[in-house]
Amino acid sequence: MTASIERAKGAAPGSARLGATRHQLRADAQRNHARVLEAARAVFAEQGIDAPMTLIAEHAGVGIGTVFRRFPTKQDLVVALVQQRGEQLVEAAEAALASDKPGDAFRSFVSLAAEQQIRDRGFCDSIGTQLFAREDLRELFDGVRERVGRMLDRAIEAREVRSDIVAADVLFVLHGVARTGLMLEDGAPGVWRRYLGLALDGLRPEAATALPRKAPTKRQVDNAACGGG
Amino acid sequence: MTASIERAKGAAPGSARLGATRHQLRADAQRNHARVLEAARAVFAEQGIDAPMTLIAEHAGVGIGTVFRRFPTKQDLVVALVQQRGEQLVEAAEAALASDKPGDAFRSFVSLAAEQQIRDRGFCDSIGTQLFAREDLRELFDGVRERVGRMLDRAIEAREVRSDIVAADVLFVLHGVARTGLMLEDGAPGVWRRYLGLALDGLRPEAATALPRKAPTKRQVDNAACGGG
DNA sequence: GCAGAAGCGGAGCAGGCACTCCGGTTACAG
DNA sequence: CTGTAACCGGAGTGCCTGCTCCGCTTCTGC
Repeated sequence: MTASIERAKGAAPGSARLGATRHQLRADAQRNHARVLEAARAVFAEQGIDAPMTLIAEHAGVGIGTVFRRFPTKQDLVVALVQQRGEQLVEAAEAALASDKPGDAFRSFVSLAAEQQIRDRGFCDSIGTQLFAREDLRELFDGVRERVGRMLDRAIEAREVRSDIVAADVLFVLHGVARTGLMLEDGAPGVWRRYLGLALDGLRPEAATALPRKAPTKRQVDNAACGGG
Repeated sequence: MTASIERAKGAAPGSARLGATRHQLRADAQRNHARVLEAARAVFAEQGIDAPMTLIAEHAGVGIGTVFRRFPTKQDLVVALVQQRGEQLVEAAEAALASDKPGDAFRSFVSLAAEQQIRDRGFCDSIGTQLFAREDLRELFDGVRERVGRMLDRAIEAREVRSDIVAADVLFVLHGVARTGLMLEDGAPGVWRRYLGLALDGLRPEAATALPRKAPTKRQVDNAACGGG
């Protein structure tokens, strides 16, 4: 269940090597690790998270055994990919926070985040799986949310965004847009931008109407992202 | 593949039946048909469309063989359920069209439609499957869309809704809200209303911003609902 | 009450999946 | 070059699906 991705090769077999330091992967193993990641990225992005592992092995030009040696579980592989995406998000958020036009920065961050999910079906699928239960990912997710929160504060202060929403709201709305966008993407590429536009207009202060419910608490959000279903 | 769901209740039981028409189901078969539908409704609503057929049989108190005799395919069973939901939608739309407050009527219709998906996970799952490729469902879907279109026209004329959206937009936004809402529903029941509120505010004229893309064409919508993925 | 048709149930089938296991191969230290 | 630990590949396993098949049971018209 909680298999660690990295090869925790334990105490060195015959030699007097220190048990503490894990030694480096062999060259071919390193190559394969990279190949698998790359292939998984491509396959999951196009086919979604339900793509079979054999397909990834095939795409990477290695045997399935090799895939599972590098990533003991399908989930481990997915987590590795989601982690990359998360880091990209943090980076983008950081850039948005550096801008001096809070409204525009906010909107283009959101747009970028949506596009990320549109272009990577697997990433979109991953959200809402019990995936974020894992400590490592939860931490990353919190980082994103915290930055979005700051981004939001600035945009609200600039009267570019309604004042009754929180960071989690943005992420949820985002995911909703991506989900619907993906339904249409094959037949009408780019229409997701239309729905993102509608969603963003809903976040503007001009049309703001009292929301019927309070924002979900952090625990509720975590439980959701982590999925109980 | 194209099995008819309804139990062609034909001529009166005891009477002289024509050889051509298929006669009525036996009493126990009718009972089981109803039981299966009921069970499927309940199971799919709670667990989503991926719930195994055996579970439905169990829940209905019949063998799997019986389930598959009534509904030769899992998809047939799902279609039967979706059809019911569609008819409910048409009904609700009709009621909304009869109201003399176009804005309120529109919003409460949308709210009802969202709730329908929230309360029936299976129905929500069904949308975006290639399900709507089937003629029978497509027709029903068109009926819903046409009514939503009229509803929309009235609301737009009353300046309660922005003028640059079409019926399909509403349905897509709706589904997006439902999808996100379902993620949270277990941990924070009812929060979907918050996101529906945000979405509805995005449809108001006050904050309307030029949308970056044209609305999807009918063909594109059908292809989407019908699913290419 | 009595055929016999209609219906029932659930063992079994086929297929797809994540994951394992082990004989053979390869990289690399000495 | 050589020994060996690390690594590779892919046939195989176990599990879970949707769906079928057929001997048995139940309803129903006469």
